[in-house]
Amino acid sequence: MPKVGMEPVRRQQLIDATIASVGELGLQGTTINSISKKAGLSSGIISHYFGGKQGLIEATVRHLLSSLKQSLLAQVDESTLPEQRLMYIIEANFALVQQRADTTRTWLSFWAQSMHDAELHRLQNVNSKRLTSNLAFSFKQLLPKEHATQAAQLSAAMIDGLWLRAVLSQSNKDQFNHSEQLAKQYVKSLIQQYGA
Amino acid sequence: MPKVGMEPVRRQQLIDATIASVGELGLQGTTINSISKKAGLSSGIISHYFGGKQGLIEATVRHLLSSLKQSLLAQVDESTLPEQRLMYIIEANFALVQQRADTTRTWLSFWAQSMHDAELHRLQNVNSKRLTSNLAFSFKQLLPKEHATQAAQLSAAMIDGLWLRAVLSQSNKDQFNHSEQLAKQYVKSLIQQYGA
DNA sequence: TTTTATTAATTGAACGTTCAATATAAAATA
DNA sequence: TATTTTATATTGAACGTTCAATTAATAAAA
Repeated sequence: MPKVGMEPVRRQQLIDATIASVGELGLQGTTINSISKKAGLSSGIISHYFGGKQGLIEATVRHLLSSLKQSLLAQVDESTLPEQRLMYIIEANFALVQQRADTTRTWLSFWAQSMHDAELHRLQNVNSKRLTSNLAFSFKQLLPKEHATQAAQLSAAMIDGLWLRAVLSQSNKDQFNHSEQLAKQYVKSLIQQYGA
Repeated sequence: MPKVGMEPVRRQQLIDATIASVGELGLQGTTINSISKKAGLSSGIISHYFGGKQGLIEATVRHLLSSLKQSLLAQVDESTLPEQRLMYIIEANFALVQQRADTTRTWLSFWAQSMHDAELHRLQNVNSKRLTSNLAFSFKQLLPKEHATQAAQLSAAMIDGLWLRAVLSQSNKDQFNHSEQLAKQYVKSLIQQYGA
């Protein structure tokens, strides 16, 4: 038989190829062929490992969400100070971009599609609420409780808004870093303004 | 069947049907059939008036951008005070939503697609920069110049971020109004903080 | 009658899925 | 060790569907 234990390798290859294809061609322009060609594999393999195109799309979103979660967990532990933890949260949300240029476009495509796909919408909600609650957890250690929740909401919106504008204007790495700095400044100003 | 002078009527019918279809089915799920069916017309009429599907898509985006522009111009004149003008800008950006529920989803679909379509990207950039410069114009009358530009950038991001989060979480009208209030509060707090 | 508006039928390309055939590493055998 | 068998990873052509675009036909207005 062929080399055994290829499944995890192929799955990762196909997920990477999906990110690349959606980043380059959009979700509209991404086909079974565009993905399998980028992966250097045949088109049939997608149905074999993911049941079909839709299964691969969803697996790719889960992979991106998991990457985002891990990149925060890698930086933070129980001893991390609240303000430092807030900075790490912002860094994690801008980090995926710096690693790969096509990831941001892919992310945005999935967001838009989540309006018309129940499973994608579910995954998007998990991610959105995780950002807010991660922020709220640290703000509560710095601000009076009545301000902490709203600070988390506003910070989440500011992060998403800065991120979105950077993606849409097809910013380079420097402009992305600038947006990251603005987000950090904003969180610091909230702490100064309402800090206990 | 034909009556004379139908062109403007048909164009508007088809643009409305496009907003409805993209709002309901997404850009992926929208076909010339889904549009023409909603409009109660045949599919061939799309090529007749817009050259093809892509032409209709672009005309629809232009119509949305023009609506946004007009809804601000309708409220503002030279005598409008700077702070009041800032509030009107925010209201205009949230207003399209309140008129029609499907408009917001449609807008988001077009944003995502603009990453992979040159003309859509150009239109998106026009809109994005108009928001920033509209905000900057009023901030410059209220804040020292060095703070005004940054306040405009931050406010634009906050508006887009709050708007995006409201759309993605499939918020109702009340939640949208709440986001609008948060955006207004934020702009007011910028004025208090850096105001001359 | 000529022109304009519209439709309905048709076309060919592109799509996702399926599946019989193939290739090949591992296991069994001798 | 060399050979055969077995099991599974992978392919890619074929299929049915769906799409955007085109076409020819039709009906009303001028």
